[in-house]
Amino acid sequence: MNREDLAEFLFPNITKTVEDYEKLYPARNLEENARVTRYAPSPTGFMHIGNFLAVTISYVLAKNSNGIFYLRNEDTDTAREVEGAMEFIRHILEHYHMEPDEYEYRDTNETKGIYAPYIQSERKEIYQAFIKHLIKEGKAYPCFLTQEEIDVIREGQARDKRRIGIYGRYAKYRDLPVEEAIERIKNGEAYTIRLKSSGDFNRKFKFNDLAFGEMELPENDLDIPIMKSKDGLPTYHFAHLVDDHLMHTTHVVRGQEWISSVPIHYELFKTFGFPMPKYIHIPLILKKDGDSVRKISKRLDPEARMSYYEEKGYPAYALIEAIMTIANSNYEAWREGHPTSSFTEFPFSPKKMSASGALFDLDKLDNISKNYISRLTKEEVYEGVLSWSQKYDSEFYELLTKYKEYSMAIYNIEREQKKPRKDYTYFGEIKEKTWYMYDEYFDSSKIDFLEYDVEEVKKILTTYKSLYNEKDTQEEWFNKIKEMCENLGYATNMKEYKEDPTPYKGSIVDVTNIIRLTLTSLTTTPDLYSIMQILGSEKVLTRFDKMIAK
RNA sequence: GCUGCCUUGGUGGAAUUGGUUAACACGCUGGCCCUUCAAGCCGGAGAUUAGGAGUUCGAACCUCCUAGGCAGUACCA
Repeated sequence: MNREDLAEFLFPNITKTVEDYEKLYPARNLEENARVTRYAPSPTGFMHIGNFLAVTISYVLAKNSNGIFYLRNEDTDTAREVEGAMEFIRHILEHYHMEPDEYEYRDTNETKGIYAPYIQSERKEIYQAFIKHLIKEGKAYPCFLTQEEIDVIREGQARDKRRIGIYGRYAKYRDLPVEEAIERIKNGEAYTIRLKSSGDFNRKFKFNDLAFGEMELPENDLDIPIMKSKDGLPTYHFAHLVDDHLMHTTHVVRGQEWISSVPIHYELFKTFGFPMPKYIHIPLILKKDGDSVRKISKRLDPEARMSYYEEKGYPAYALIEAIMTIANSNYEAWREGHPTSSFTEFPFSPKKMSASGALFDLDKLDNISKNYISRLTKEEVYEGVLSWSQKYDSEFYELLTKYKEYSMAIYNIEREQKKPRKDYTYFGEIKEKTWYMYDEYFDSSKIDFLEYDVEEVKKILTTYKSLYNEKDTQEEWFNKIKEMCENLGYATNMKEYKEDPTPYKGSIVDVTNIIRLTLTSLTTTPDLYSIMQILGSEKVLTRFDKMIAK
C-alpha cells in the first residue's frame, strides 16, 4: 500500500482534482492593475472596528482600481458560530455603502459571482481535493495525536524552554506506515490531517508586506493541522490558500496579528506552486487603559463594536472619514482638495499606513461628524434623524413624521449661511437638543429660573407679551427688547454694564435669558428669534401665559 | 521561553528617504465678537523624536545596546 491508496482511502468520494478546480475557477478578466480584495469574516459575533478598517481599505483598494471586492463567509469554526452574525455584517456593509460585488447570503438564498460558493462550509469537497493531492504527494498525513497528548508535549516544551508546536521529533505520526494509519482509522481513531512541513526554522526568507515593507521571517517547520478531525473542514490557513488562490485575490488585507502566520502561508503556497497574493497587514486599533494601551476589545469598549456608531446615529460618512484618516495619514489633506469626491477615489497607499497600532480618536470622529452634519441640507438632516429614530426611538419618530416641516425648520436655524452652526454631533443627539420645540415634551412647570426673582420674571414677561408681534423682523424684534430693557431698568450696552453694573437691575442678557428660559427651559439654545419664529405666536403666548400664571 | 513587529506633544500623525526654529488636524486654553450657546476670527501652551552609546560637519531618519508595548506560538479565525 502506498500514499495513493491512503489518499483514496481517506477521500473516496473526492473525484475532482486540483487541476479540475483550476479550470472551474479561471483567472478574472480584469484590467491590468485591477485589484481583487475580499472581506472574509468568520460569523462569530458583532463586527469589530478593526474589521471595519480592513473592510474599508479592501473596498477602496478594489474600487479605485476598477477591481472586485467580494465577501466570503469563513464559517469553518462551527463551534463558535453565532446566529445572525452574517446578517449583521451584511447590514453593516450596506449601511456604509460598501456592498460586495460577489457574495452568497444564506438567509435570502442570494448568490452573485462565478467563484461561488462563497461560504466555506459549502466548499468542503474543494478543500478536500487539495488535501487529497497533498496526501498523494506525501506532503500531508493523518495525525492521531489527541488533545491531551498535545498538551503534554506543549508543557514539556515550555518547561524545557523550547519552541512550542508539533514539529520535528514531536510530529510523531508524520512517517507512520500507510497500513497502520488505515488500520487506526478503521478502528475509529480520530485523526486530523497535518501538513508535512519541509521548512527549516533556522533558515530565513524575505517577505515583502505592502504596509510594513520587507521583513525577514523564519521558515515554517510546524506540521500544522490543515483539516479538522471533527467535521473534515479545513483550518483557516488551508482555506486561505485554496480560496484566495481559486478566487484570484490579489491583495489580502488583514490585521497585524497575522504576520506571524505568514511563514505558514508562504510554505503552503510554495508547496502548491501558487503565486502568493500581496499582503497588507494593518495596524491594530488600540485603547488606552489607565497607563497602558491594549487592543480595543468588544467586551470592554463599547466603541469597539460597529453597532455603537449606529446606535448613536453617527452618519456613515463620518465614520468612514474617521477610519480613513487612520488608514492613510494623507487622507485629510486629500479630502481638503476633494471635498465632494467619494472616498473610493482616494489613491490609497499601503506604504503610508502607520505600522504601529492606532488609538481610535472619538473626539476626532465627533469633529468630522459635526462638520459633516453642518453641511447637510435641512432635508438631509431630517432624513438622518428620521431613519435613526425609526430604529431607536419610535416615540420621537412619530413626532417627526407628524411635524415634518416644523422639524426641518428647526434644523435650518443658522444653517443656510457660509458658516453654519455645528451643534449636532450625531443624529441620535438631535432629540436632546431640540425636544423643547415640541409641546409633547415641553413642560413649563419644570422650568428653573435659577437666581431670577419670580416677580421680576413675571413683570418682564407681561411687559414683553404686549410688545411681541410674530411679524416683526429680527431687527424690530430686538429693538423692542432693547426698548423694554431701558424702560425696566436693564442695561442694553454690555460694555457699560460690565464696567459698572450698579445703576441697573441687570442687563439685556438677563432679559433674553428669561425669555429663553420661558420658551425652552434652557439657557443655551440656537438663535432665540428663530426659535420664536418657528414656535409661532400661539405656542409663544401659551408658554408666556403659563409662566405668568404660575 | 521562542519568533516577528512597533515606540515622534493629550490624540491621529507629517518631515521630499541625514540638512536650518520637528508640519497639519483634533483636543486643551486666552482673547475678540456678542441677546445665550455653538460657530467664526486672532493668539497660546504642549515633543530635548522611549533611554543610552556610536558613525557624521550634521541624526527623528544609519549602526549597536537597553527598556517598554503589541501580536502569534489552538483541530480559533
